[in-house]
Amino acid sequence: MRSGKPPANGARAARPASPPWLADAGFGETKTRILDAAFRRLASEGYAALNVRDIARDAGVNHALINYHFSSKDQLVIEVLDAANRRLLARQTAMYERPVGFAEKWAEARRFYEDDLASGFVRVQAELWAASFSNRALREKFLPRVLAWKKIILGAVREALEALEGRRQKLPAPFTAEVIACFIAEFWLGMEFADLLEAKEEDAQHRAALDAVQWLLEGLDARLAAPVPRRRKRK
Amino acid sequence: MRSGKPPANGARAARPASPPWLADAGFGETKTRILDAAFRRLASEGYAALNVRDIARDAGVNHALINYHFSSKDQLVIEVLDAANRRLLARQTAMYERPVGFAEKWAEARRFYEDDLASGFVRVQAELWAASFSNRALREKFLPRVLAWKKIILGAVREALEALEGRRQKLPAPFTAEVIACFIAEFWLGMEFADLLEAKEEDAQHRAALDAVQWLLEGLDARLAAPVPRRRKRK
DNA sequence: CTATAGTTTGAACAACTGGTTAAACCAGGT
DNA sequence: ACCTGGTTTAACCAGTTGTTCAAACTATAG
Repeated sequence: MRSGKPPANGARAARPASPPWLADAGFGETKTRILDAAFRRLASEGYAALNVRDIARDAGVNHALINYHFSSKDQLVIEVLDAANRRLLARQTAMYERPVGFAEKWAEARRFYEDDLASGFVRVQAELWAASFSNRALREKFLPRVLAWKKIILGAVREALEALEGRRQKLPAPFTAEVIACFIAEFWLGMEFADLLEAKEEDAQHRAALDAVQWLLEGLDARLAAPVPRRRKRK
Repeated sequence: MRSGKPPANGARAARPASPPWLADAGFGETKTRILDAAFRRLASEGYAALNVRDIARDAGVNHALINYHFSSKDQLVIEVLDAANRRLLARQTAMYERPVGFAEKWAEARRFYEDDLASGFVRVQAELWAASFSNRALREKFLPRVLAWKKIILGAVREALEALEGRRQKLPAPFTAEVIACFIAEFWLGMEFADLLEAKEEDAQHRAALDAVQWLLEGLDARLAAPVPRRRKRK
Protein backbone atom coordinates (compact mmCIF):
# COMPACT_ATOMS: atom_id res chain seq x y z
CA MET A 1 0.00 0.00 0.00
CA ARG A 2 1.50 3.31 -1.01
CA SER A 3 1.03 6.29 1.20
CA GLY A 4 -1.35 7.99 -1.12
CA LYS A 5 -4.54 8.36 0.80
CA PRO A 6 -5.20 8.83 4.48
CA PRO A 7 -5.50 5.52 6.35
CA ALA A 8 -9.18 5.71 7.27
CA ASN A 9 -8.63 7.09 10.71
CA GLY A 10 -6.62 5.26 13.31
CA ALA A 11 -7.05 6.61 16.84
CA ARG A 12 -5.80 10.07 15.84
CA ALA A 13 -7.01 13.01 17.87
CA ALA A 14 -9.49 15.28 16.11
CA ARG A 15 -7.02 17.87 14.83
CA PRO A 16 -7.70 20.58 12.29
CA ALA A 17 -6.97 18.47 9.23
CA SER A 18 -3.76 20.04 7.87
CA PRO A 19 -4.12 23.74 6.95
CA PRO A 20 -3.57 24.73 3.34
CA TRP A 21 -0.02 25.64 4.18
CA LEU A 22 2.41 23.32 2.52
CA ALA A 23 -0.15 20.65 2.00
CA ASP A 24 0.33 19.97 -1.71
CA ALA A 25 2.38 17.39 -3.47
CA GLY A 26 0.40 14.24 -2.76
CA PHE A 27 1.99 13.45 0.57
CA GLY A 28 0.22 11.19 2.97
CA GLU A 29 -1.73 12.88 5.72
CA THR A 30 0.78 12.11 8.44
CA LYS A 31 3.67 13.41 6.42
CA THR A 32 1.79 16.59 5.68
CA ARG A 33 0.89 17.09 9.30
CA ILE A 34 4.49 16.68 10.36
CA LEU A 35 5.68 19.11 7.72
CA ASP A 36 3.05 21.56 8.79
CA ALA A 37 3.85 21.23 12.47
CA ALA A 38 7.56 21.66 11.77
CA PHE A 39 6.75 24.83 9.89
CA ARG A 40 4.66 26.19 12.73
CA ARG A 41 7.33 25.32 15.28
CA LEU A 42 9.98 27.07 13.20
CA ALA A 43 7.77 30.12 12.93
CA SER A 44 7.06 30.29 16.65
CA GLU A 45 10.15 28.96 18.42
CA GLY A 46 12.88 29.23 15.84
CA TYR A 47 15.42 26.82 14.46
CA ALA A 48 17.67 26.65 17.51
CA ALA A 49 14.82 25.34 19.68
CA LEU A 50 13.48 22.92 17.08
CA ASN A 51 13.17 19.30 18.22
CA VAL A 52 11.32 16.29 16.96
CA ARG A 53 9.23 15.65 20.06
CA ASP A 54 7.60 19.06 20.06
CA ILE A 55 6.95 18.78 16.35
CA ALA A 56 5.33 15.40 16.84
CA ARG A 57 3.19 16.65 19.69
CA ASP A 58 2.07 19.61 17.60
CA ALA A 59 1.23 17.28 14.76
CA GLY A 60 -0.60 14.91 17.09
CA VAL A 61 1.65 12.04 16.12
CA ASN A 62 4.15 9.67 17.70
CA HIS A 63 7.58 11.18 17.46
CA ALA A 64 9.10 8.04 16.03
CA LEU A 65 7.07 8.70 12.92
CA ILE A 66 9.29 11.62 12.06
CA ASN A 67 12.19 9.28 11.48
CA TYR A 68 9.95 6.87 9.69
CA HIS A 69 8.57 9.33 7.14
CA PHE A 70 11.58 11.60 6.96
CA SER A 71 14.78 9.81 7.68
CA SER A 72 16.13 12.40 10.09
CA LYS A 73 15.38 15.75 11.66
CA ASP A 74 17.77 17.45 9.24
CA GLN A 75 15.99 15.91 6.31
CA LEU A 76 12.65 17.11 7.66
CA VAL A 77 13.93 20.66 7.83
CA ILE A 78 15.19 20.39 4.29
CA GLU A 79 11.81 19.19 3.11
CA VAL A 80 10.14 22.10 4.87
CA LEU A 81 12.35 24.41 2.85
CA ASP A 82 11.65 22.40 -0.28
CA ALA A 83 7.94 22.83 0.21
CA ALA A 84 8.42 26.56 0.75
CA ASN A 85 10.42 26.74 -2.45
CA ARG A 86 7.70 24.96 -4.40
CA ARG A 87 5.13 27.34 -3.04
CA LEU A 88 7.14 30.40 -4.00
CA LEU A 89 7.83 29.06 -7.45
CA ALA A 90 4.16 28.52 -8.07
CA ARG A 91 3.26 32.00 -6.92
CA GLN A 92 6.05 33.52 -8.90
CA THR A 93 5.07 31.98 -12.20
CA ALA A 94 1.45 32.90 -11.53
CA MET A 95 2.49 36.50 -11.08
CA TYR A 96 4.68 36.38 -14.13
CA GLU A 97 1.85 35.56 -16.44
CA ARG A 98 -0.30 38.50 -15.44
CA PRO A 99 0.69 41.40 -17.74
CA VAL A 100 0.20 44.45 -15.54
CA GLY A 101 1.99 47.73 -15.02
CA PHE A 102 5.13 48.10 -12.97
CA ALA A 103 3.32 49.78 -10.10
CA GLU A 104 0.77 46.98 -9.94
CA LYS A 105 3.53 44.38 -9.82
CA TRP A 106 5.12 46.22 -6.95
CA ALA A 107 1.84 46.50 -5.12
CA GLU A 108 1.23 42.80 -5.48
CA ALA A 109 4.66 42.00 -4.17
CA ARG A 110 3.83 44.12 -1.13
CA ARG A 111 0.58 42.27 -0.59
CA PHE A 112 2.38 38.94 -0.79
CA TYR A 113 4.88 40.20 1.71
CA GLU A 114 2.18 41.18 4.19
CA ASP A 115 0.66 37.73 3.90
CA ASP A 116 4.01 36.02 4.33
CA LEU A 117 4.79 38.07 7.38
CA ALA A 118 1.46 37.25 9.00
CA SER A 119 1.61 33.56 8.18
CA GLY A 120 5.07 33.11 9.67
CA PHE A 121 6.57 32.37 6.29
CA VAL A 122 9.04 35.24 6.52
CA ARG A 123 10.09 34.08 9.95
CA VAL A 124 10.67 30.53 8.80
CA GLN A 125 12.65 31.72 5.84
CA ALA A 126 14.82 33.89 8.07
CA GLU A 127 15.37 31.07 10.55
CA LEU A 128 16.45 28.67 7.82
CA TRP A 129 18.50 31.35 6.12
CA ALA A 130 20.56 31.78 9.29
CA ALA A 131 20.67 28.03 9.86
CA SER A 132 22.06 27.58 6.38
CA PHE A 133 25.22 29.43 7.36
CA SER A 134 26.37 26.22 9.01
CA ASN A 135 24.35 23.72 6.99
CA ARG A 136 25.55 23.02 3.52
CA ALA A 137 22.48 21.10 2.40
CA LEU A 138 20.24 23.92 3.49
CA ARG A 139 22.40 26.52 1.82
CA GLU A 140 22.25 24.65 -1.43
CA LYS A 141 18.48 24.86 -1.30
CA PHE A 142 18.63 28.60 -0.79
CA LEU A 143 21.15 29.60 -3.39
CA PRO A 144 19.15 28.75 -6.51
CA ARG A 145 16.10 30.42 -5.06
CA VAL A 146 17.94 33.61 -4.24
CA LEU A 147 19.44 33.63 -7.69
CA ALA A 148 16.07 33.06 -9.31
CA TRP A 149 14.52 35.77 -7.23
CA LYS A 150 17.18 38.26 -8.26
CA LYS A 151 16.71 37.27 -11.86
CA ILE A 152 13.02 38.11 -11.66
CA ILE A 153 13.78 41.52 -10.24
CA LEU A 154 16.50 42.10 -12.77
CA GLY A 155 14.11 41.27 -15.58
CA ALA A 156 11.57 43.78 -14.38
CA VAL A 157 14.18 46.47 -13.88
CA ARG A 158 15.59 45.87 -17.36
CA GLU A 159 12.14 46.19 -18.81
CA ALA A 160 11.60 49.47 -17.00
CA LEU A 161 14.93 50.92 -18.00
CA GLU A 162 14.43 49.99 -21.64
CA ALA A 163 11.04 51.63 -21.57
CA LEU A 164 12.65 54.72 -20.14
CA GLU A 165 15.30 54.71 -22.83
CA GLY A 166 12.60 54.52 -25.42
CA ARG A 167 11.51 57.85 -24.01
CA ARG A 168 15.08 59.12 -24.27
CA GLN A 169 15.63 59.09 -20.56
CA LYS A 170 18.69 57.51 -19.11
CA LEU A 171 20.14 56.96 -15.65
CA PRO A 172 23.75 57.84 -14.82
CA ALA A 173 26.26 55.27 -16.00
CA PRO A 174 26.96 53.44 -12.70
CA PHE A 175 23.28 52.73 -12.22
CA THR A 176 22.94 49.71 -14.43
CA ALA A 177 19.93 47.43 -14.29
CA GLU A 178 22.01 44.98 -12.26
CA VAL A 179 22.85 47.61 -9.69
CA ILE A 180 19.27 48.76 -9.29
CA ALA A 181 18.03 45.20 -9.05
CA CYS A 182 20.65 44.55 -6.39
CA PHE A 183 19.46 47.56 -4.43
CA ILE A 184 15.90 46.36 -4.52
CA ALA A 185 16.64 42.75 -3.68
CA GLU A 186 18.90 43.46 -0.72
CA PHE A 187 16.70 46.23 0.56
CA TRP A 188 13.81 43.82 0.61
CA LEU A 189 15.83 41.15 2.36
CA GLY A 190 17.03 43.62 4.94
CA MET A 191 13.47 44.77 5.49
CA GLU A 192 12.44 41.21 6.23
CA PHE A 193 15.07 40.72 8.89
CA ALA A 194 14.38 44.16 10.33
CA ASP A 195 10.65 43.54 10.51
CA LEU A 196 11.23 40.34 12.44
CA LEU A 197 12.87 42.35 15.19
CA GLU A 198 9.46 43.90 15.67
CA ALA A 199 10.48 47.48 16.16
CA LYS A 200 7.32 49.43 15.65
CA GLU A 201 9.33 52.49 14.61
CA GLU A 202 10.58 50.64 11.55
CA ASP A 203 7.25 49.68 10.13
CA ALA A 204 6.22 53.20 9.22
CA GLN A 205 9.57 53.85 7.58
CA HIS A 206 9.35 50.71 5.53
CA ARG A 207 5.91 51.63 4.36
CA ALA A 208 7.11 55.09 3.39
CA ALA A 209 10.04 53.62 1.49
CA LEU A 210 7.83 51.13 -0.33
CA ASP A 211 5.40 53.95 -1.09
CA ALA A 212 8.16 56.01 -2.61
CA VAL A 213 9.02 53.26 -5.07
CA GLN A 214 5.34 52.79 -5.74
CA TRP A 215 5.05 56.49 -6.58
CA LEU A 216 8.02 56.24 -8.89
CA LEU A 217 6.54 53.29 -10.73
CA GLU A 218 3.14 54.88 -11.05
CA GLY A 219 4.77 57.84 -12.70
CA LEU A 220 6.62 55.51 -15.02
CA ASP A 221 3.44 53.65 -15.94
CA ALA A 222 1.67 56.91 -16.64
CA ARG A 223 4.44 58.13 -18.84
CA LEU A 224 4.49 54.86 -20.74
CA ALA A 225 0.73 55.01 -21.26
CA ALA A 226 0.89 58.50 -22.74
CA PRO A 227 1.66 58.90 -26.46
CA VAL A 228 5.32 59.08 -27.38
CA PRO A 229 6.54 62.70 -27.41
CA ARG A 230 7.40 64.11 -30.81
CA ARG A 231 10.96 65.12 -30.48
CA ARG A 232 11.91 65.19 -26.88
CA LYS A 233 10.42 64.65 -23.48
CA ARG A 234 7.43 66.82 -22.78
CA LYS A 235 7.79 67.22 -19.08
CA MET B 1 40.26 39.85 45.67
CA ARG B 2 38.59 41.34 42.67
CA SER B 3 39.10 39.79 39.29
CA GLY B 4 41.15 42.70 38.03
CA LYS B 5 44.48 41.22 37.13
CA PRO B 6 45.35 37.81 35.73
CA PRO B 7 46.02 35.33 38.52
CA ALA B 8 49.73 34.77 37.99
CA ASN B 9 49.30 31.69 35.85
CA GLY B 10 47.79 28.51 37.17
CA ALA B 11 48.44 25.42 35.09
CA ARG B 12 46.80 26.89 32.01
CA ALA B 13 47.87 25.56 28.66
CA ALA B 14 49.97 27.95 26.61
CA ARG B 15 47.18 29.49 24.53
CA PRO B 16 47.39 32.57 22.33
CA ALA B 17 46.68 35.11 25.06
CA SER B 18 43.28 36.50 24.07
CA PRO B 19 43.24 38.18 20.64
CA PRO B 20 42.41 41.89 20.52
CA TRP B 21 38.82 41.03 19.75
CA LEU B 22 36.53 41.92 22.58
CA ALA B 23 39.29 42.08 25.11
CA ASP B 24 38.59 45.51 26.60
CA ALA B 25 36.66 46.44 29.69
CA GLY B 26 38.98 45.28 32.46
CA PHE B 27 37.69 41.70 32.60
CA GLY B 28 39.81 39.04 34.14
CA GLU B 29 41.80 36.91 31.75
CA THR B 30 39.53 33.88 32.10
CA LYS B 31 36.40 35.88 31.46
CA THR B 32 37.94 37.45 28.40
CA ARG B 33 39.04 34.10 27.07
CA ILE B 34 35.56 32.67 27.48
CA LEU B 35 33.99 35.67 25.78
CA ASP B 36 36.47 35.36 22.98
CA ALA B 37 35.94 31.64 22.54
CA ALA B 38 32.18 32.11 22.53
CA PHE B 39 32.57 34.69 19.80
CA ARG B 40 34.73 32.38 17.70
CA ARG B 41 32.33 29.50 18.20
CA LEU B 42 29.39 31.64 17.13
CA ALA B 43 31.30 32.76 14.08
CA SER B 44 32.24 29.24 13.05
CA GLU B 45 29.42 26.95 14.17
CA GLY B 46 26.50 29.30 14.67
CA TYR B 47 24.09 29.92 17.50
CA ALA B 48 22.09 26.72 17.16
CA ALA B 49 25.16 24.57 17.76
CA LEU B 50 26.53 26.68 20.58
CA ASN B 51 27.22 24.86 23.85
CA VAL B 52 29.23 25.60 26.93
CA ARG B 53 31.56 22.62 26.73
CA ASP B 54 32.87 23.49 23.29
CA ILE B 55 33.32 27.08 24.31
CA ALA B 56 35.25 26.01 27.39
CA ARG B 57 37.46 23.67 25.39
CA ASP B 58 38.17 26.44 22.88
CA ALA B 59 39.03 28.79 25.71
CA GLY B 60 41.17 26.17 27.39
CA VAL B 61 39.23 26.28 30.65
CA ASN B 62 36.99 24.03 32.68
CA HIS B 63 33.41 24.32 31.53
CA ALA B 64 32.13 24.95 35.03
CA LEU B 65 33.92 28.27 34.89
CA ILE B 66 31.38 29.53 32.38
CA ASN B 67 28.67 29.32 34.99
CA TYR B 68 30.99 30.76 37.57
CA HIS B 69 31.96 33.87 35.62
CA PHE B 70 28.75 34.29 33.68
CA SER B 71 25.77 32.93 35.48
CA SER B 72 24.36 31.02 32.51
CA LYS B 73 24.91 30.29 28.87
CA ASP B 74 22.24 32.80 27.93
CA GLN B 75 23.95 35.48 29.93
CA LEU B 76 27.25 34.70 28.24
CA VAL B 77 25.68 35.17 24.84
CA ILE B 78 24.19 38.46 25.96
CA GLU B 79 27.57 39.64 27.13
CA VAL B 80 29.11 38.70 23.80
CA LEU B 81 26.57 40.96 22.17
CA ASP B 82 27.22 43.65 24.75
CA ALA B 83 30.90 43.58 23.96
CA ALA B 84 30.12 43.82 20.27
CA ASN B 85 27.89 46.80 20.94
CA ARG B 86 30.60 48.54 22.90
CA ARG B 87 33.02 47.99 20.09
CA LEU B 88 30.68 49.38 17.47
CA LEU B 89 29.86 52.40 19.59
CA ALA B 90 33.52 53.24 19.99
CA ARG B 91 34.15 52.95 16.27
CA GLN B 92 31.08 54.95 15.46
CA THR B 93 31.97 57.93 17.61
CA ALA B 94 35.51 57.82 16.28
CA MET B 95 34.16 58.05 12.77
CA TYR B 96 31.76 60.78 13.77
CA GLU B 97 34.48 63.14 14.82
CA ARG B 98 36.38 62.98 11.57
CA PRO B 99 34.96 65.73 9.34
CA VAL B 100 35.30 64.31 5.85
CA GLY B 101 33.27 64.35 2.68
CA PHE B 102 30.28 62.12 2.09
CA ALA B 103 32.14 59.87 -0.31
CA GLU B 104 34.95 59.36 2.17
CA LYS B 105 32.48 58.42 4.91
CA TRP B 106 30.93 55.85 2.60
CA ALA B 107 34.31 54.46 1.67
CA GLU B 108 35.25 54.08 5.29
CA ALA B 109 32.01 52.28 6.05
CA ARG B 110 32.89 49.88 3.26
CA ARG B 111 36.33 49.26 4.67
CA PHE B 112 34.85 48.56 8.08
CA TYR B 113 32.43 46.14 6.51
CA GLU B 114 35.20 44.21 4.80
CA ASP B 115 37.01 43.88 8.12
CA ASP B 116 33.89 42.79 9.94
CA LEU B 117 33.15 40.18 7.33
CA ALA B 118 36.64 38.75 7.51
CA SER B 119 36.75 38.73 11.31
CA GLY B 120 33.50 36.85 11.67
CA PHE B 121 31.83 39.85 13.23
CA VAL B 122 29.12 40.02 10.59
CA ARG B 123 28.43 36.33 11.04
CA VAL B 124 28.09 36.63 14.79
CA GLN B 125 25.82 39.60 14.42
CA ALA B 126 23.62 37.69 11.98
CA GLU B 127 23.49 34.62 14.22
CA LEU B 128 22.46 36.66 17.23
CA TRP B 129 20.06 38.70 15.15
CA ALA B 130 18.21 35.55 14.19
CA ALA B 131 18.47 34.16 17.70
CA SER B 132 16.88 37.32 19.02
CA PHE B 133 13.65 36.48 17.22
CA SER B 134 12.91 34.10 20.07
CA ASN B 135 14.99 35.69 22.81
CA ARG B 136 13.60 38.82 24.34
CA ALA B 137 16.76 39.76 26.23
CA LEU B 138 18.82 39.51 23.09
CA ARG B 139 16.31 41.50 21.10
CA GLU B 140 16.41 44.28 23.61
CA LYS B 141 20.12 44.54 23.09
CA PHE B 142 19.68 44.82 19.37
CA LEU B 143 16.89 47.34 19.15
CA PRO B 144 18.72 50.38 20.52
CA ARG B 145 21.71 49.60 18.36
CA VAL B 146 19.65 49.31 15.22
CA LEU B 147 17.89 52.53 16.06
CA ALA B 148 21.17 54.30 16.73
CA TRP B 149 22.60 53.00 13.49
CA LYS B 150 19.65 54.29 11.53
CA LYS B 151 19.95 57.63 13.26
CA ILE B 152 23.51 57.96 12.11
CA ILE B 153 22.56 57.24 8.55
CA LEU B 154 19.60 59.56 8.75
CA GLY B 155 21.82 62.35 10.00
CA ALA B 156 24.20 61.95 7.10
CA VAL B 157 21.38 61.79 4.57
CA ARG B 158 19.77 64.90 6.03
CA GLU B 159 23.05 66.71 5.77
CA ALA B 160 23.42 65.72 2.16
CA LEU B 161 19.87 66.68 1.21
CA GLU B 162 20.18 70.05 2.89
CA ALA B 163 23.37 70.69 0.99
CA LEU B 164 21.56 69.76 -2.19
CA GLU B 165 18.73 72.09 -1.40
CA GLY B 166 21.20 74.87 -0.86
CA ARG B 167 22.06 74.28 -4.51
CA ARG B 168 18.37 74.46 -5.43
CA GLN B 169 18.18 70.77 -6.16
CA LYS B 170 15.40 68.76 -4.67
CA LEU B 171 14.30 65.17 -4.78
CA PRO B 172 10.69 64.21 -5.55
CA ALA B 173 8.39 64.57 -2.58
CA PRO B 174 8.13 60.92 -1.48
CA PHE B 175 11.90 60.65 -1.18
CA THR B 176 12.36 62.18 2.22
CA ALA B 177 15.56 61.84 4.18
CA GLU B 178 13.89 59.15 6.27
CA VAL B 179 13.02 57.14 3.19
CA ILE B 180 16.48 57.33 1.71
CA ALA B 181 18.07 56.46 5.03
CA CYS B 182 15.74 53.49 5.26
CA PHE B 183 16.79 52.34 1.80
CA ILE B 184 20.44 52.52 2.72
CA ALA B 185 20.09 50.85 6.10
CA GLU B 186 18.01 47.91 4.92
CA PHE B 187 20.05 47.46 1.78
CA TRP B 188 23.15 47.19 3.88
CA LEU B 189 21.52 44.73 6.25
CA GLY B 190 20.29 42.62 3.37
CA MET B 191 23.74 42.67 1.86
CA GLU B 192 25.17 41.27 5.08
CA PHE B 193 22.81 38.33 5.16
CA ALA B 194 23.28 37.73 1.46
CA ASP B 195 27.06 37.77 1.74
CA LEU B 196 26.92 35.17 4.47
CA LEU B 197 25.32 32.77 2.02
CA GLU B 198 28.59 32.95 0.16
CA ALA B 199 27.25 33.14 -3.35
CA LYS B 200 30.15 34.36 -5.41
CA GLU B 201 27.80 35.85 -7.97
CA GLU B 202 26.51 38.29 -5.41
CA ASP B 203 29.82 39.80 -4.41
CA ALA B 204 30.41 41.54 -7.70
CA GLN B 205 26.91 42.96 -7.73
CA HIS B 206 27.28 44.29 -4.23
CA ARG B 207 30.51 45.96 -5.14
CA ALA B 208 28.91 47.54 -8.20
CA ALA B 209 26.00 48.80 -6.13
CA LEU B 210 28.29 50.22 -3.47
CA ASP B 211 30.38 51.80 -6.21
CA ALA B 212 27.30 53.48 -7.66
CA VAL B 213 26.53 55.18 -4.37
CA GLN B 214 30.16 56.09 -4.06
CA TRP B 215 30.03 57.73 -7.48
CA LEU B 216 26.93 59.64 -6.49
CA LEU B 217 28.54 60.94 -3.34
CA GLU B 218 31.75 61.91 -5.09
CA GLY B 219 29.67 63.98 -7.48
CA LEU B 220 27.91 65.57 -4.55
CA ASP B 221 31.16 66.36 -2.79
CA ALA B 222 32.54 67.92 -5.95
CA ARG B 223 29.49 70.06 -6.43
CA LEU B 224 29.63 71.21 -2.85
CA ALA B 225 33.28 72.11 -3.19
CA ALA B 226 32.67 74.17 -6.34
CA PRO B 227 31.63 77.81 -5.98
CA VAL B 228 27.96 78.45 -5.42
CA PRO B 229 25.96 79.27 -8.56
CA ARG B 230 24.74 82.85 -8.76
CA ARG B 231 21.33 83.87 -7.61
CA ARG B 232 21.72 83.00 -3.98
CA LYS B 233 24.25 83.00 -1.21
CA ARG B 234 26.08 79.92 -0.17
CA LYS B 235 24.37 77.61 2.28
C1' DC C 1 -10.12 -16.69 6.31
C1' DT C 2 -4.73 -15.83 5.84
C1' DA C 3 -0.82 -13.49 4.08
C1' DT C 4 1.31 -9.22 3.18
C1' DA C 5 3.06 -4.70 3.31
C1' DG C 6 2.71 -0.26 5.05
C1' DT C 7 1.98 2.27 9.28
C1' DT C 8 1.89 3.28 14.17
C1' DT C 9 3.18 2.65 18.89
C1' DG C 10 5.66 2.69 23.35
C1' DA C 11 9.83 1.77 25.16
C1' DA C 12 14.43 2.04 25.14
C1' DC C 13 19.16 3.76 23.98
C1' DA C 14 23.30 6.37 24.08
C1' DA C 15 24.90 10.77 23.63
C1' DC C 16 24.65 15.30 25.01
C1' DT C 17 22.66 19.34 27.39
C1' DG C 18 23.13 23.32 31.08
C1' DG C 19 23.92 23.53 35.62
C1' DT C 20 25.60 22.30 40.46
C1' DT C 21 28.68 20.75 44.16
C1' DA C 22 32.34 19.71 47.32
C1' DA C 23 36.77 19.74 47.43
C1' DA C 24 41.16 21.60 46.04
C1' DC C 25 44.03 25.46 44.81
C1' DC C 26 46.23 29.87 45.28
C1' DA C 27 47.34 34.26 46.63
C1' DG C 28 47.57 37.91 50.44
C1' DG C 29 46.73 39.54 55.12
C1' DT C 30 47.16 38.68 60.02
C1' DA D 1 51.79 29.44 60.89
C1' DC D 2 46.65 30.25 60.03
C1' DC D 3 42.80 32.22 57.97
C1' DT D 4 40.25 34.19 54.11
C1' DG D 5 38.07 34.84 49.81
C1' DG D 6 38.29 34.46 45.04
C1' DT D 7 39.25 30.86 41.56
C1' DT D 8 39.65 26.30 39.50
C1' DT D 9 38.81 21.41 39.11
C1' DA D 10 36.56 16.78 38.49
C1' DA D 11 32.66 14.47 39.27
C1' DC D 12 28.01 14.43 39.18
C1' DC D 13 22.92 15.42 38.29
C1' DA D 14 18.69 15.53 36.00
C1' DG D 15 16.66 16.49 31.86
C1' DT D 16 16.67 16.54 26.83
C1' DT D 17 18.28 15.15 22.40
C1' DG D 18 17.90 12.28 17.82
C1' DT D 19 17.42 7.77 16.69
C1' DT D 20 16.31 2.75 16.80
C1' DC D 21 13.46 -1.38 17.45
C1' DA D 22 10.36 -5.07 18.18
C1' DA D 23 5.80 -5.54 18.60
C1' DA D 24 1.12 -4.13 17.49
C1' DC D 25 -2.09 -2.35 14.32
C1' DT D 26 -4.63 -1.65 9.77
C1' DA D 27 -6.17 -2.26 5.39
C1' DT D 28 -5.97 -4.53 1.21
C1' DA D 29 -4.98 -8.71 -1.93
C1' DG D 30 -5.20 -13.55 -2.68
